[in-house]
Amino acid sequence: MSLAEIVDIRGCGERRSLRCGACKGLFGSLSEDERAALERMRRQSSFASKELVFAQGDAASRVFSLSEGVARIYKLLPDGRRQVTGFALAGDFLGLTLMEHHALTAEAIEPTVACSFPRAAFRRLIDGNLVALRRMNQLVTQELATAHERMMMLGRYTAEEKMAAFLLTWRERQGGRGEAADITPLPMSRRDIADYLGLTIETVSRTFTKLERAGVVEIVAGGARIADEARAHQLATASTTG
Amino acid sequence: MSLAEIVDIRGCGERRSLRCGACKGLFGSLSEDERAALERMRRQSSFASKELVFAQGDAASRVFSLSEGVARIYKLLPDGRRQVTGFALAGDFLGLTLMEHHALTAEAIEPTVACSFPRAAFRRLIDGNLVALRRMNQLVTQELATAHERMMMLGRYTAEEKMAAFLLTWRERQGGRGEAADITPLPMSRRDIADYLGLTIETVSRTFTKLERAGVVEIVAGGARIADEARAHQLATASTTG
DNA sequence: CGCCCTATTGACACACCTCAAGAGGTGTGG
DNA sequence: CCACACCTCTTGAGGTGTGTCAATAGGGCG
Repeated sequence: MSLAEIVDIRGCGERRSLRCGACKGLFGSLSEDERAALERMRRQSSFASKELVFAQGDAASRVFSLSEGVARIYKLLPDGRRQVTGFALAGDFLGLTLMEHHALTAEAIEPTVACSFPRAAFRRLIDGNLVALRRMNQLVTQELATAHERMMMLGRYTAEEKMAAFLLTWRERQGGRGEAADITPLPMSRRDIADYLGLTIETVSRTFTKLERAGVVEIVAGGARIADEARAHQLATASTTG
Repeated sequence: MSLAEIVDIRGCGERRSLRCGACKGLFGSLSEDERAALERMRRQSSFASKELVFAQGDAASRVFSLSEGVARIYKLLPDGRRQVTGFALAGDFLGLTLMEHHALTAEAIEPTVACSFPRAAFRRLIDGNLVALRRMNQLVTQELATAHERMMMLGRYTAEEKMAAFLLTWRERQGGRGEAADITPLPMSRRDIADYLGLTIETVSRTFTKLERAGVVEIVAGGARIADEARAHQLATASTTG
């Protein structure tokens, strides 16, 4: 009982409504029995920075729900080329594949906490519940829409536009998680940003400098501040004016 | 009655099991009443080549199910830059958004036939049926996985790799729809391919020529043939060997 | 047959990449 | 607490894959 409480406090239980919004949204409609069953299967893990959550090719045995921290999600090519498909924050699900093996790698980029459930059982519970299934549908459909945005960025944006779009959408998702005033923390490395945007680290670095000189952003250690909202927005939407 | 039959033959009814696999998969589990209700709302449309099905920004009033033809799905930037997010074939759904307005444009690229249903009613029926909802979930999740592949292509593949990957995956999806022997029809224009791969028409054209000179493919009017399967596959997966 | 649209090809330009050097920050072990 | 090692980031110089601009060829349709 006391052990359960300790676990709860740091994971999906007690504080679920605060951190683990995804869990709550999905599990809210399950029966008492179902929730108890889930709770029994739930496991909590902590990941240090750079620690793998799961790797491309691994058997997809568990589904994860981030409750704290940030993870990078990426695909690798045989020769080492990398595409970061996204960054996961508290409240995001990881490993929701239909395949038996992961097509993506997930890796913590700062100290991260996640609950996990056996994928098969998780799937079975969701699949048996209309409300949960609708919610899941919403989540995946939403992700697909942002994937389309990403395609536009990757295929048709310039480096400057990519960086502006990245900074704005990242700030948006963080939603005031930033410590000081209006500084958006950037826990990911230049390489992560480069691999997210289809650029090289050098281009990312140079473009940061260029945007800073133009007064659009201000780069500080571990973060950035949007100095010129209008211009940043213009770049991010590839509006030709200006 | 006879009119209904005529409509059926060309649409989602009588021949549904042949062409409109998506409809069948989704609607198979609905009740008699529900299917009858759907049938009453069903409308069938034909689209000439280059005709719009719906446009980015339009109210998303109806959901479409292609039963014949091919459509390009794309996003536009204010200055005309375009990203083709995909090509839709018979059996594919179009306009499955959660938003009130389309974020994508859909346009026929050859004579195309589609059934459509009011989006709200369609959604309501799917959302009330576990089996249909699961199937829908599968479809969207599958699409999300291919979107991740596309990100890798757009961000990290060379022009040559992009073209090889495109040809192979397109041939795969067509699945022997080709007329002659092993020739894969390419109903889309060079511009469509370019905007799909994040290239220009000139680069697409030059890369086709390059691949042809290298003996990898053979370009014929309106189509292509993979001449060197192994090499094409190698390029498409960005395997370094060779 | 002639118009128009699409595809190909060439010459050149440039955005971004590659290679390389150096600065700055951080953690660790003595 | 310092000093070294290591890692990330920045900046520079130069190269290249792909874009741009332009001319020509090919194909379909009225």
